[in-house]
Amino acid sequence: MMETATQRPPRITQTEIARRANVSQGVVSAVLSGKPSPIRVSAAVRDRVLRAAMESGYRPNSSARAMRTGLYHNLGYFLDTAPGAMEENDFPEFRAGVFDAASARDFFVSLIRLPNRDFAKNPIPKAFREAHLDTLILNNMGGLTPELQQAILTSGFPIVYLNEKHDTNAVYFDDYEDTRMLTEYVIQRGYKRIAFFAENTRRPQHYSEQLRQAAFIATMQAHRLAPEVQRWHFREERTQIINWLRSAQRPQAVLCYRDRDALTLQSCATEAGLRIPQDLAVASASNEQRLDDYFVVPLTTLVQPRYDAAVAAVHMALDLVLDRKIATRPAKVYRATLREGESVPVRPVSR
Amino acid sequence: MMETATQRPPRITQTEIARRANVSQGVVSAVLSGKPSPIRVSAAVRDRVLRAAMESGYRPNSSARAMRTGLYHNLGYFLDTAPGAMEENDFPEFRAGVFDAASARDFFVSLIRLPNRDFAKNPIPKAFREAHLDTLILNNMGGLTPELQQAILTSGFPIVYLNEKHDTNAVYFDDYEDTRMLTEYVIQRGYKRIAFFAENTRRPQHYSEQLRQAAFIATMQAHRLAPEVQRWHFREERTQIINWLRSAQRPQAVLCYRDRDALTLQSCATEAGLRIPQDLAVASASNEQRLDDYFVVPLTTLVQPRYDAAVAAVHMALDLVLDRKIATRPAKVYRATLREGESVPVRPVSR
DNA sequence: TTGTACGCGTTATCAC
DNA sequence: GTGATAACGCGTACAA
Repeated sequence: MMETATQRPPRITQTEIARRANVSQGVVSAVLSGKPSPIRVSAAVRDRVLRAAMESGYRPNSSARAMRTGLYHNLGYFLDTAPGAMEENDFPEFRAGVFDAASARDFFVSLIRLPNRDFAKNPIPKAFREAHLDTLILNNMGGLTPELQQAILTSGFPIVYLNEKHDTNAVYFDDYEDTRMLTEYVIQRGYKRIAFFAENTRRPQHYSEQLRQAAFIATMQAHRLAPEVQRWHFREERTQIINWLRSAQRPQAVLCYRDRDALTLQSCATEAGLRIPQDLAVASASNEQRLDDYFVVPLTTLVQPRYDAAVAAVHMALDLVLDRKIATRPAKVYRATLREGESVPVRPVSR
Repeated sequence: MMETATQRPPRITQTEIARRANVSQGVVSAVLSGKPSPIRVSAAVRDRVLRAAMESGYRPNSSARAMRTGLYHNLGYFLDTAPGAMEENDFPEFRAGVFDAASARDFFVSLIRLPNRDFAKNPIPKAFREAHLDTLILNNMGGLTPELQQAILTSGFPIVYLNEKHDTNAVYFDDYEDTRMLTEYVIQRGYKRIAFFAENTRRPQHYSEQLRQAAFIATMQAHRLAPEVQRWHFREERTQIINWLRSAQRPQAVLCYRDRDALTLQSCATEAGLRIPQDLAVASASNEQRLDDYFVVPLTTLVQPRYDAAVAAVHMALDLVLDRKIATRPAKVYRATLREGESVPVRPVSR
């Protein structure tokens, strides 16, 4: 157990440092800023100032600095968790990337969400009502109210969309092409009766779901194969999934929207007496790292470079902040990489 | 697709509002603050000011306010994600509770972590080097370096520990008593050969793991039953788990450290040809909401009120900030509630 | 090489 | 009721 501080140290200002080091406050500022400055100080004075700062535990007041410089050094990370939106969209890789990139460029990260409770009372988060942020990373699942969109757009800082397709000021994944690639991969491995499977969540979904399904259908048709799409709710319609897997028309391979669907499928397949991949091949179009450990056979899945995308989004946002002349940057699109597991082996020729 | 703003609106100040409304800036401040003030303004002036503020899209500069009031209105939420720590400790319920409670009391939330990369270069996050936070919620998994602990303790703001046992300024769960209760529950349902199971992660674990295991052992011994403890790595030692479950000495019931262990067990049990709960009862000492959907039979598990705990931690922290006289509050301990699924049915008497 | 003076936007305290 | 004015901590232009 750590000790808990029982009293708070006094706030130390540059003026106080100046008093202790017997110099003026302007010199303290010049020394502590570290930056090249018109003010050239002697080594002796520099040392006196630095030592006084160390010994007093000085920490610069970022509010005062913000007021002086016009930069808050604050980046907002918005997570859409409105009622009906998917909490799970907040991948830890996104958070880590946003934080690391912001830290590396000396910015704080302010967490912004829609409050779960009291939403009606206060539909616009404080971050949009007060001047506090220099820029915003918007990781949105489509749950924004019109008034909130308005508040964001009029808030006056540049916005970069993460995981949402826009022409400019956005970083996202090429969901269509990635899934096309995955579908091609499964077909090339010898499978013909392939189904697309996504859990029916009865909630607003990320647009990638439609894109991936469309890519699957188009690719199948390009190969003159019949695309099948299945969609059930795991808890409520579990037996239907199992019956589907037990039926004579069951697919040879299933292409899942994301890993959790593959996990659902694994569970149902086991109960249906099917082994993966011997009796049923399974692939997924979007890796969810948290679930990796629960697949009996390593899953063949598409890995989106979420950490890198988040880093890119932050850089884009901060470039917009620092180059005040430009308000727009072209979008950056990332491709997923195929992580080959053992769930889609080459199909033995059976004819 | 939303429109992207192509130009930034100018920053509007109270002085500008005053000019437009043809009043003095002091009146603007009094009107916009909303608080009772010695300045009594007429309804007409009030309306002029409010309208000017609305039309100009005025947003108060929180840095200026912070400098004047000495309050940043900023709460730090620290997540220990150091190399070796468990990313998964960051339950979404914690985040939601912290954000909602802070928002309700008009505070921003600053996300703080240890940078994944460049850690050696910059071991102390900016949040502890600059004066920017009024207080800190520390959700720690034990990965803090000594120098970082020092930086936090000397940073000058009150700290509240979330999910970590301390005498004061902490909110945590009664891991020992909760697991004792769960063990009693399983015993009362007629099971005798009960094993404690936790995945071997080869990483620093939260202290609750030891507490829960100790509680299990003590409770078993109090009932003159032999406690068995098993610990394997899912990926690397999967066959050992399966062999254990297939053996004649296999337990009648397994008490898992947390839900993910129960999921591991479900997977292995299925492969071993055992049905849950007919052949093997399973309980868990810590619910992980994200995994709920993957249990074939609803899991009997302990649900920690994480959202409420996070809210309580924020309130404790903000009380410390606002009542500057008191630097210490007694810890708050939460109990888990038993969520009865169907994985631990009453055991038919067999003798 | 160092000190002085000013202003950022806000709150709060005064006389008017 | 209202309109000046000081002060918060820091950065910087300019004077010494």
